[in-house]
Amino acid sequence: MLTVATFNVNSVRSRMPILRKWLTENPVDVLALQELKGDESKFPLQEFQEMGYHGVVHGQKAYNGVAIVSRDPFEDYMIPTLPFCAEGEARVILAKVRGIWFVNTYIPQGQSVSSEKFPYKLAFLAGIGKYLRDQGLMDAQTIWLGDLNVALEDRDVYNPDDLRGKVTFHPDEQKVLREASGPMVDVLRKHNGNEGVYTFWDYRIPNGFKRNLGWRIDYILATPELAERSEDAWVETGLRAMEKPSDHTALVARFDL
DNA sequence: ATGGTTGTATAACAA
Repeated sequence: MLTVATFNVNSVRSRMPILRKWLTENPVDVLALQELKGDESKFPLQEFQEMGYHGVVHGQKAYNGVAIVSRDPFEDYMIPTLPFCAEGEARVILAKVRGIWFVNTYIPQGQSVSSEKFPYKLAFLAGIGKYLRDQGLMDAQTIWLGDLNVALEDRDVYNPDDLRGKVTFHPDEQKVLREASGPMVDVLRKHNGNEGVYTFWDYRIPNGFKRNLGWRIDYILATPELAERSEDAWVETGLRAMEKPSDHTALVARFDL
């Protein structure tokens, strides 16, 4: 059994009460975290160690920041230098656990379609796809997971007709993510095709979570052979209902490995 | 309604 999760925490330090409760009651084997909002020195590694986790961190002061924590020791890890990633932005970390490479990404949000950050986002997604191919990771046991900041289909947003063509729900982003992920399988959608299944609810929409006005923009993507071994996948909706929640919640997948 | 809230860091940004 291998349980894998991804969670955009929107500050790891302010999310530790939720992480402690969740991981104590429902431990996962490998957890990818995004938006740490702090450099390595601010990452609560000791608290994770006390819960039985190893950790690798790529931090940044105030913004971005990604980490992977694992109950099994890491066989390897990597913080790659990527030509398509702006200098100083901590958005990608890889770690190898039980023979599987986990590629944890925090894809740029893009701000708006007219912003210069939008083509940066498209190039970033395409760049990750090229990187996975160039490194041979598409032909290996690989899980690409994280906050991809793209909703792919109408069922992935609360109001597709209003949101279509806007950032995170634009056909150009959907196309480039589909091309970048290529043969990989969206493990949540393998097990749950329902509408109204989201991983992000904007703080700024009044009662957005209670009204389930959300987006499904966090993913666990697995190479086909691995995806065949996935038994279930689900959204940990309860974490979004707790005190001081992140605007995202965790996505989890269980593999028969 | 181009609003709203949250986090970092302590004034604006980013999301």
